[in-house]
Amino acid sequence: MVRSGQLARRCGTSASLVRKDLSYFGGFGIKGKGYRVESLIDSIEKILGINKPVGLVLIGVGNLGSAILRYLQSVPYFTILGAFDRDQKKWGKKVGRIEILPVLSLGDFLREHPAELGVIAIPPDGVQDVVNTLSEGGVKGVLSFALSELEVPEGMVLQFVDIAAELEFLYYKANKSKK
Amino acid sequence: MVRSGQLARRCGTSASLVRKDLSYFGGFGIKGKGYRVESLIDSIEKILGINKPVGLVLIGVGNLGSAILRYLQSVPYFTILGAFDRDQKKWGKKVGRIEILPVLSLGDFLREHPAELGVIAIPPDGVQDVVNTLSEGGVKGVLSFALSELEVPEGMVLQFVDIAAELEFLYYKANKSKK
DNA sequence: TAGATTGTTAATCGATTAACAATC
DNA sequence: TAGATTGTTAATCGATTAACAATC
Repeated sequence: MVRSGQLARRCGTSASLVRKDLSYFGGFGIKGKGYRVESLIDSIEKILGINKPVGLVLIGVGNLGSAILRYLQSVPYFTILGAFDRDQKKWGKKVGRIEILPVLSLGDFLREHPAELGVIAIPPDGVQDVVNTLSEGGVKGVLSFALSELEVPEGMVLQFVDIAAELEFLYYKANKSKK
Repeated sequence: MVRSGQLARRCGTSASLVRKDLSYFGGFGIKGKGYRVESLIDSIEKILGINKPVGLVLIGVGNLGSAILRYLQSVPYFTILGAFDRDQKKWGKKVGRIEILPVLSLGDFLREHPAELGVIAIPPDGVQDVVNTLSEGGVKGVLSFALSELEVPEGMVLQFVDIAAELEFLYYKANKSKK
């Protein structure tokens, strides 16, 4: 059992808001008691849609890509369908149990293995092509570590991870709270 | 020259809000014209505090740490003061122009080279110790890729990068917009 | 039953937008 | 001067909080 106040503390928000937000999706709690942890996890997984494994492909197996590839293999609700790189020397090698494939085979691969999400960890210049290929292959969401400016295909949700921006904002906050 | 509407499109917000937010910090624009790009960049850098180089240390030079280390060396307003790992085999090696040092020397190092920010890219178990050492060394902001639960020292701002959570939320958004 | 905590309503607060006077 | 766009005010909208009836 967990109470809304505990969840709030952990998430840096208020008990009211935790209850409000959860109740938006349904009454998951038990009055007078709180929320059963197991069933709450199940409910949230269902809300997010990750109650069944989500298939994903990763493009770019450099240092960053390898790290992500390894990490995601340890997350149960993600299934890595394939990893791709343009460097011939990497083809056939494995990171964990995932074999690296030529990036040029990505389009064909997606026809065989439909993926829900794509993760992009390549240098900025090739990103638009990869995004287009992913979109044509039916991928609906892409997380990119490359910060190139992009034409986002219709029906695709694209999100960036911008480490420099995170650090800039962190620095701003650290100095603000100092005063 | 750039107009508030252009900035808004790029940032996914409204022209009104761009003007409002900028004017909160000062009148950076020219009525009837827009914002001078160069001077706007300068102003924003000053707001964030990154107009002078920000010194940082990185702890954990695995795949992820190496990628970040390389990347941050290319960002002009960050200066990497040191990179640390607990693996003896890495000590003395370089990533770009940065030499890897023993993580046990971090405390001493910070006394010699005060750093503003820390980046943590190690496995979750050692994080609390590193955070404490950073805090004692005067580091005010930490960006962690390790998702361990932490006691955050007084006066420190801590921020996580949670790739699994990014992907979960991306998946939720991708499916929501499908409907 | 008494105590506790949810789900939800109404009240508050803050953030966004619309609109326009100021002015380049 | 005419046209354009900022900076800012007032109006709107949405998000958060406070409070409490419902109920385990």
